[in-house]
Amino acid sequence: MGTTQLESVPEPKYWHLRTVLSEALDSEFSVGEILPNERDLAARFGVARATLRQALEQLELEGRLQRRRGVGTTVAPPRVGVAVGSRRHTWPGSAEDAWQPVDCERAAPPAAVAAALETGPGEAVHVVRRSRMSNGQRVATELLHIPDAAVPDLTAIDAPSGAARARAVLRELQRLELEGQDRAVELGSARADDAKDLDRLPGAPVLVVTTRFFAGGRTAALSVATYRADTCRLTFGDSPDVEIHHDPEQRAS
Amino acid sequence: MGTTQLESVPEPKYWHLRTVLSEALDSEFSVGEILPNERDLAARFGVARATLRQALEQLELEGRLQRRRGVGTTVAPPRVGVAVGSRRHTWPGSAEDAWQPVDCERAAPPAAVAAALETGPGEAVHVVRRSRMSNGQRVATELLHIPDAAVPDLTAIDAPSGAARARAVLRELQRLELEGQDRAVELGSARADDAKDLDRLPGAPVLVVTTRFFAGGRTAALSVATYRADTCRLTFGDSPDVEIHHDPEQRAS
DNA sequence: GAGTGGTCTAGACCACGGT
DNA sequence: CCGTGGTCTAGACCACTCT
Repeated sequence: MGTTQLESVPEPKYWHLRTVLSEALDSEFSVGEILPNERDLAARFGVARATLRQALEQLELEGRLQRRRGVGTTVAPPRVGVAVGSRRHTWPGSAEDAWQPVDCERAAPPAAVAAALETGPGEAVHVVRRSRMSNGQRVATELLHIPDAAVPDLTAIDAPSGAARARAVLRELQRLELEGQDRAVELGSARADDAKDLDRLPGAPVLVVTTRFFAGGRTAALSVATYRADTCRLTFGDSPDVEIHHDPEQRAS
Repeated sequence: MGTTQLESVPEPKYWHLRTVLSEALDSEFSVGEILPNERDLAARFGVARATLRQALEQLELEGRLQRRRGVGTTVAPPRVGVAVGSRRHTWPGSAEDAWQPVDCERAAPPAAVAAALETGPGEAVHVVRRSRMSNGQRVATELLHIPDAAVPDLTAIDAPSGAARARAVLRELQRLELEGQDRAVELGSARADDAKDLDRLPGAPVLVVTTRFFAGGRTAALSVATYRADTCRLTFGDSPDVEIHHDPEQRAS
């Protein structure tokens, strides 16, 4: 006997730091407050800056912190509840859709999308770009892929491009009877252009929501929506913005 | 004249590396194959090991790679489609629930959970722990919180703890009429014990699915499920395991 | 220009898995 | 035991924002 085992399970420094900082955020800081800069914090805790940054990255991933180059690190507000998919199946663009059309172009989708749409490889489809705001901040961008076969009357549309054409395409889509839809959520990292839209750096964690819309016995549209993972909590079902919790660590007991 | 601007938008090395490696994975490697070790790879690309690791971390986040200490880095299989929430509202444990009860104890939930359950702070509830397998691998762990008020007949149950008691509690729950449910998905990081369950390191990215079950005009149960973000794609709606795509970068065109 | 976070380096040592 | 990925250091420079 003798040595009362301290540190019998030595957790990594950055993980311990994360916990300490997390508790400090709960008790000593309020939303929007600016933290000391990384060099000061690292010195204060007696660790290298890289180690401190590992802890900050964790907290940012959990939506507790927000970091902006040239500005500083601030305490993030609780995640926004963003309603994804009502029970009722509706086409994009109908009723009070939270999305705003940005533009529309024709392009050949990547192989994976083409497969879901059952179009030939390299076959161009309509690609409607939309964005979604919440609390004055852009929280998601979407690419909506629609094969020609799904919207046959599109030749009559005059708007060559832009938001006007996007709206026209969506209008045509709504003439079809929606037979069902399908949804999947996974973790991804923001590509350069999505990152720019979302005011994040490339590689930022995002929640990718893929929705298939069925009509006429085929996939008539496929939506790939990219949500900021740091600021969004995706809600499904009846209540659009329920304040359940803001604790990615689930339980502390 | 003179300097034709190459690298006019110099992207970070690790991001470029990520792209290069990603393409190499597509064309030159097959699932399960072991990559060269980090020191070799770093040398091969002429970068520091830390920089190479940044690229590997990205790819792991996207579900393209799997890294295990003491073993090596392997090419990950496509993400598993995991069905979350059927259209029909059912209690946990009923019918062909994908979850397996592990044990059950009484504990005071964290404040956020207590608030959702409308229990007093510090008030103990039943906590059923369950786990979920897919393809022989544990993909999620769950804590199901049930306040006493929701299952009044529980005094008759003899099993003091363990999976038997967990099943008994679920059975009692199913006697109630389920009035509705509510679901949210957000990004989190695995706590130490969840990480262990999921065979990951603490801090590993997870998808946290919070489900509220309503009965008798109140929240009768609250489930907090933690899915491995690297290996899972959460599917909602009709088709449980649709192969939509495996490309977190969405489109390449 | 001053100050911030973001990238990158070249090393060291540790914890783990398989031999 | 060796080789692997995981952690950590102490520095440097870059890109950005604000004043």
